[in-house]
Amino acid sequence: MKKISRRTIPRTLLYLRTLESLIKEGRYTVSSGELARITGLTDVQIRKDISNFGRVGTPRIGYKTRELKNILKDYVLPENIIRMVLFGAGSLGTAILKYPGFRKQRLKISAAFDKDKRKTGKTINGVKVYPVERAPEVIRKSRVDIGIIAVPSEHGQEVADLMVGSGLKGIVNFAPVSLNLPENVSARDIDLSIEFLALYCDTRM
Amino acid sequence: MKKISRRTIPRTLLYLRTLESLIKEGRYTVSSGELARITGLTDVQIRKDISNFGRVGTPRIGYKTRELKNILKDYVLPENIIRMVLFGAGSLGTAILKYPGFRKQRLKISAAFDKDKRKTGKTINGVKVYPVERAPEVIRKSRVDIGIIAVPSEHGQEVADLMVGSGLKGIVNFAPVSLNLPENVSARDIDLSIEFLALYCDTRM
DNA sequence: TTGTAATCGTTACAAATTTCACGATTTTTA
DNA sequence: TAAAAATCGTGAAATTTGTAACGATTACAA
Ligand SMILES: NC(=O)c1ccc[n+]([C@@H]2O[C@H](COP(=O)([O-])OP(=O)(O)OC[C@H]3O[C@@H](n4cnc5c(N)ncnc54)[C@H](O)[C@@H]3O)[C@@H](O)[C@H]2O)c1
Ligand SMILES: NC(=O)c1ccc[n+]([C@@H]2O[C@H](COP(=O)([O-])OP(=O)(O)OC[C@H]3O[C@@H](n4cnc5c(N)ncnc54)[C@H](O)[C@@H]3O)[C@@H](O)[C@H]2O)c1
Repeated sequence: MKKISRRTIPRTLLYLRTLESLIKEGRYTVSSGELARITGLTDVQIRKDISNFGRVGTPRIGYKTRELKNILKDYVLPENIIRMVLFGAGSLGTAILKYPGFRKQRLKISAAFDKDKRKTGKTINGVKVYPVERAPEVIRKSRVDIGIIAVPSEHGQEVADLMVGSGLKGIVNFAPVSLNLPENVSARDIDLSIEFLALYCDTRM
Repeated sequence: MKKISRRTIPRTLLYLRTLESLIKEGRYTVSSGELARITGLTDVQIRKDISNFGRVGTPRIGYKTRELKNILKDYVLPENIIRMVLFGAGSLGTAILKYPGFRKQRLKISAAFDKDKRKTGKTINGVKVYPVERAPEVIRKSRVDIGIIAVPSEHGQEVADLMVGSGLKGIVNFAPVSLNLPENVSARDIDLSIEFLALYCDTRM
C-alpha cells in the first residue's frame, strides 16, 4: 500500500463526490478528461492520483464509475461511522447540527456541548446539547473521533484543551484563533474571514 | 512590488490575525520564533513570507507588532470595504448573516437572496433578504465584489450563473457541487464534509 | 482481421514551495 | 569597547507538487 501524498486526499474525496453524482445521473463510465472538466483539475493529475490506488481504468473507455468509487472509498473512507462532537450550539453550531448531508458521508454528530444553560438540555435535530462539564464523560462513553469548535475565539483554547483531555485526536476549528495542541492531535482551521479575504486577493490578480 | 506566491496570502492573513491579537494584549514586538510557536508554522517560513514585503524586522528584537500589521495590511487588505452578497438564507446562510466578526475585517454583506417567499422581505442582522430575481439589479447597484453560495447543491450552478451574469468576480461556494465558471471568475470551495473526512484521514496516519 | 482513435499509466521534466545554512545586524553586558 | 547572544534576511539545496510527453492498451469500425 503506497503512501498517499497529503494533497491527494482531499482531491480523492472530491472525485468520490463527483462519482456519486455521476452515478446518480446513471453514468456507467467516465474518463479522466471529463472528471477534469467537472472538477477544474487537469486530466493528468486525476490519472496520477487514481494510479495511487492501482490500475483501474480501461483505455478507450475510462473508469467505471461504481468500481472507481468503491476503490477510492477503500482508501479514504472508513468502514464504520465517524463520530463527532460539537462545542458551541450558537448560530454556526446549530447550522452544522441541522445539516442532514453528513449522514450520507458516514459522518455523525453524537453530541453537542454548550456553556450557556439556555442552550443545554435541548435536542437539535436529534442531537442532545449537554452542559460543557459533561463533555469528558460523554465523549469517552461514545468513542468519538473528531471534535468541532464553534465557540467564540476567546474560549477556543479552553475547549481544545478539554477535547484533548477527553482523548479526541482530530479537531476542526471554526474560531479565528490559533490553537496550541500536542503533536498527536491533528487540526484543520477554517477561518471564513480569511477565506473571503484570500478570495478577494485572488480576484485582484 | 514583488509577486506574492499563492500560498503566502492566506498565511499573511493569518499573521495579521495573530498580530491583531498580540496588539490587543499590549505586545509591542514579536519574533519570528514566537509567531511560529503561535501559528504552528516554522520561523523560517514566516521570515521568508515577511521578507516579500520588505526589510521590516530588527535583529535581536523581532518585528514591531503595529508596524508589521500595517505593512501586511497594505499588501493583502484593500483600503475600502469588501462588499459581498449571500444566496440562500437557510441555516448556514443565516449563521453567516448573523456573524458580527466580518465587520472588523472590512467585510460587509450588502444583501441576501432567497427563492423561498417565506424568507424574503425579512431583514437579518440588518441585511435585507430579496427574492432571487432581483439579484442582478441589486448587485449591480451596490458594486459588490464577492458572492457566497449557501443554497442546496442542486441549485448551485444556477446561482453561480446568476452571479457571473451580474458581474461578480469571486465566489465562495459552500454547496458540495463543482461549479462550471468562466476563466475570469475566482472561486473557493468549502465542502465541510470533505474537511471532516480529510481530517479523519489525517488522524489515521 | 487489421487499422485507428481514445484513453490509460508512467517516466521524465518543470515549477513551486519549503527547509537549511549561514552571514549580517543589533542589543546587551562584562 | 569588545564579546556574546538573539534574531533577521537570503541564496542555495531539498522536497513536494504539478505538467508534459509518450508508449501501451483497448474498443470499435472498416
Ligand atoms: N457564524 C458564522 O458565520 C461564523 C463565521 C466565521 C467564524 N465564526 C466563528 O465560529 C465560532 C462560532 O460562531 P457563532 O456565530 O456560532 O457564535 P455564537 O455566539 O452564535 O455561538 C457561540 C456558542 O458557544 C457557546 N459557548 C461559549 N463558550 C463556550 C464554552 N467554553 N464551551 C461550550 N460552549 C461555549 C455559547 O454559549 C454560544 O452558544 C466563533 O468563533 C466565530 O468567530 C462564525
Ligand atoms: N448547514 C451546514 O452546516 C452545511 C454543511 C455543509 C454543507 N452545507 C451546504 O451549504 C448549503 C446550504 O446549506 P443549509 O444547511 O443552509 O441549507 P438550507 O436548506 O437550510 O438553506 C438553503 C436555502 O437556500 C434557499 N434556496 C434554494 N434554492 C435557491 C435559489 N435558487 N436561489 C436562492 N436561494 C435558494 C432555500 O430557500 C433555503 O432558504 C447547501 O449546499 C449545503 O449542502 C451546509
